[in-house]
Amino acid sequence: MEPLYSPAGVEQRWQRIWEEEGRYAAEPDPSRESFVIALPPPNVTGELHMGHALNASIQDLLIRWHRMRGLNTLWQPGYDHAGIATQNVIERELAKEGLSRHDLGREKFLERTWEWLRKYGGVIMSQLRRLGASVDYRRERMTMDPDYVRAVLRWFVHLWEHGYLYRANRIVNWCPRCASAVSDLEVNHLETDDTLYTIRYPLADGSGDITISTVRPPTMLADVAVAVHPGDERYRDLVGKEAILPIVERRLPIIADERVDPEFGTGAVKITPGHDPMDWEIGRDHELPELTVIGLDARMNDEAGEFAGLTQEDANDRIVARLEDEGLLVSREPFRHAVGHCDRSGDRIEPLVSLQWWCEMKGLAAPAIDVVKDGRVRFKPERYTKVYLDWMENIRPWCISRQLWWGHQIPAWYCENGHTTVAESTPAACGECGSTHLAQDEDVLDTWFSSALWPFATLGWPDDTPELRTWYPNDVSSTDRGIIFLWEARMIMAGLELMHDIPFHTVNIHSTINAPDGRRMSKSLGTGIDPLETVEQFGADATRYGLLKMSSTQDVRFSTGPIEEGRKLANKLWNVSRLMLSNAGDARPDQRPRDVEERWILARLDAARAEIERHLKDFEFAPAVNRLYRVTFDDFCDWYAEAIKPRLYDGDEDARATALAALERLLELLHPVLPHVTEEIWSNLPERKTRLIVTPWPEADEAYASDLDALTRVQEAAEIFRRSGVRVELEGDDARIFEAVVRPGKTVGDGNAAAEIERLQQEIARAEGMLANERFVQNAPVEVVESEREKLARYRRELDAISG
RNA sequence: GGGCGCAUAGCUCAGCGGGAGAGCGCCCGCUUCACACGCGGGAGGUCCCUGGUUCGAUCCCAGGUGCGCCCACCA
Repeated sequence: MEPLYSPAGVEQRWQRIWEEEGRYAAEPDPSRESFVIALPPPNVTGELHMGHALNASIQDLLIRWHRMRGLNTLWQPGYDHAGIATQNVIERELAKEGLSRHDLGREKFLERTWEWLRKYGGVIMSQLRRLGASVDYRRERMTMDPDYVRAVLRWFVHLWEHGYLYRANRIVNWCPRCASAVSDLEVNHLETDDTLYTIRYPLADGSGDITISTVRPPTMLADVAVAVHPGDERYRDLVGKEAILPIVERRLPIIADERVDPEFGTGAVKITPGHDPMDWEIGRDHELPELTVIGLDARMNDEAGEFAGLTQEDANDRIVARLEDEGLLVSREPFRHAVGHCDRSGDRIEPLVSLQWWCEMKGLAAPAIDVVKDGRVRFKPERYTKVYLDWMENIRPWCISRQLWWGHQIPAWYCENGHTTVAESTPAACGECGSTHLAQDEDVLDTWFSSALWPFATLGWPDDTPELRTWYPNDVSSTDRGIIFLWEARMIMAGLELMHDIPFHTVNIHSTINAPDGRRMSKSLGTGIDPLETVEQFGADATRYGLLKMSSTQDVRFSTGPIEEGRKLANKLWNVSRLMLSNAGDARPDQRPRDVEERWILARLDAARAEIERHLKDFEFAPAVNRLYRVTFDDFCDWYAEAIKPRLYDGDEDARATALAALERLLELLHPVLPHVTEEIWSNLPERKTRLIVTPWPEADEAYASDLDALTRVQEAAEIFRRSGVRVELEGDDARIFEAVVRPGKTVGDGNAAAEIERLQQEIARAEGMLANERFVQNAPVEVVESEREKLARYRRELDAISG
C-alpha cells in the first residue's frame, strides 16, 4: 500500500468487479422489504453533466445504504427518447449533408435516428459507471422500447376512454424553429425589449376614433374586434359601435370585456384571436371569428394580403410606415415585457391556432393533490410542497401532440367521414362507420407523456410482473427542481390513475450547481464543468463526497474545494488504514472492547452513525457527509489512532484486534459515500468474509451506546489523555470538560497559555456579568441560568489549571 | 404581477436564541517510523442595513437593499 492513495486504478477495478459479480443486480421478491429508486432517465443523446453527477451521488448514497441495510434494493436505470432534443440532433446531422428530414421521409428518418443512437447514444450509463453508480445496468430501459411503447399507447387509450383527451383547434405555443406546438411548461417568459405602438382606429360612423396599443402591429391584420372594460366611462358610448381596421379596412365591433385592463395604455385593446392567447379566449366568448395572418414558419401568410411572404420584421416596418403616412400612428415608445420563448430552441413563441391533442388535467390532478396534502407523498425540502400544490391547483389543459417524427406516434386513426378511432394497435376499420380508409395521426406525443409512466412502465406495466409487484411503489424520486411539474407531478398523476397507488413516497429536490461565477452551468455559455474531469483529477469517491457537500442549498456555486476535501478524506482513510494494517501482526478484527480507547472509539462511531442515519432519513446529505469527515479526522485519526499508536507498535494484541474492528466499522460507515477506497481497504483486512458493498450495515449496539454516558466518557477520556502525557484535572461530574479542555491536538498549557488565559478571562467576565444581571437570573429558564453557573465554574477551574 | 431562496473569514459554504465555525487560500514552524493530498501554531469577521421582541439576537419578527430562481394569456 502506497502512502499516496491514487484512486483511478482502484476505482475502475472495483467498478468492474462489482458489476461482474452481480452486486448491483436486483431480483424481484415480493416477500422481502425493498428499496427502489428509478434513475431519472437522461436523454439518450445526452452526456453526464454536473447535475446528473450530483443526483447520482445522492441516489447511490441512498441505494448503497439501504443495500447494506439488507433491503431488496433496486436502482432502475434507463433513458428518455427525448423527442425534440433527439430529433434536433439528427436533423443537425442531416443538415451537414445538406439534407432535411423531409428529403428522407419519415421511415428513413426514423431508421437513421435508431442507427445514430446505436452508434453514439447512451453514453451516460458508462459515465455513471465511472462515478461508481450502482444501478442495475442489466435492467436498462428506454421509453421507445417495444414494451414501453405498449405502455404509452395503453396510457393514451386509457385517457381517451375515460374522457380526458380531446382534439381541438385552439391557440397553442408554436415554436417556429421546432416546427411544433409545445406545452405551457416548455415556454420561458423572458423580459424582452419591444416597441409599443399606439394606433388610431377610425370609427365606422366617422364620429372620431378609438386608440389602441400593440407591440406587434403585423398581427393587426387579423384583428376582429376592439375591446374595452365594461365599466370604463370613457368608452361607454362606443361599445356596440364599429371601428375601421386601418390598411385592411375591415369593420371591427367594439365590445366590452372584463379581461381588458382599463389602466393599461388607452384602455382599449385590439382583439386578435388568431395570435394572442387572451384574445383567443375573448374571441371565443364573444363568438368572434379567428383570422390567421402568420404561418407556421412565423412569416406572413397568404391572408396577409400585400404583406404575404414577408418576415414579421419586414411586415412590421411596412405596416408602421403605412400607418405613419396615413396619420394613424400616435406614438411609439420603448416597452419592456415578458415574452414567451421556446425552452428547447430559444426562439420566440408564436401563439397561433392549430389542431392539437389536449389532455384535460383537473380530474387527474385532484387525487394527486390529495396524496401530497395528506403526506403520502412528501417533498424534501418541504417548501416544494407549496410549489407543487400551487401549480396543481391551477392546472390547465396539457397540449400533448408534437409535430415531430421521433416519438410515440399518436394512436388515433381518422376515416374519410371525419371519425376518430383510438386503439393500441392499427384498427381494421373505423369504430364508428366501419370505413377501412383510415389514416393514422401524423403527430407524436410529448416526451413527458411517456416519462410520466417511468416508475412502473420500467417494471413491466401494463403486464403484471414480479418486478411490478416487488418494486412498486418506488421509494424515492430525486430530481432537479426544474422538472417538478414536467415530470414529478405527472408521475404522481399517472401512477394514481393507472396503478391506483402513489409512484413513490418521497420526492427529493436537490440543489442546483451553478458555475463558479454564479451563472448557470451550460454548455452553450461555456460555463459547464465536466464531472468526469473531477473524477479524473480527484477520484470518483472525492467527487461524490464533494457533490454531496454541495447538495443541500437551493443554489450553490461550484468549486473544487469540497471535492478536494473528499480527496483528503479518502487519502486520510487510506493512510490510517496503512497504520493499522501494517501493524496488525497476526491480529484478527475483534470488536469486544478491551480497553478505554476501544470502547471510546466504538462509542464515538456508534454516535456518529446514529446522527448520520438521522440525517439520511431527513434527506440532509451535506450534514451527513460532514459528520463522516469529522468522525474520521477528529475522532478516528487525530485522537484514537494517535492514542493507540504506541500500543500498536508494542504488539499489543488487544489494541491491534480492536483497531481492526474499529476500522471495519468506520469503513462501513463511509462506504455509501466513498465506496471504492473503502472496498479497497476492506479487501486488505484479514478474515474478510464478503465484499463491503454487501456487508450488513451495523446494528446499534447497546453496550457502545451506553458508553456514551457523559460521565463515563469524560473519565475514560481523561485517563487516555493522561497516558498521552496531557495534564487533565477532573472535578465532580463535569462531563463537558472533555469537549472543552482536552480536545485532541489542543492540549492545555502547551505554550499557547497566554491566549487561552485571555480567552478564559473574557469568558469569566461575560458569565459573571450575566449572573450579576438580576433580570437574567429571574427571567431566564432555570436550565439556562444553571448552565451559565456551570460554565463559570468550569472556566474558573480551567483558568486555575493553566495558570497554576 | 404573484411566490420562493440566499446575503457569515480573501474564496466556497456550515451553524440558526446564550462561547463566531469548516475546507481551500495566506503567514510561521516541523522530512516525529500512517499520511507534506501531512502535523503543529497563527493572522483574518460592524454574521447586508434599519427597527422590533427578549435579561440576551448572526439566529425570531417587520421593513429595506442586493443577488438568484420559479410561476404568470395585460396588449
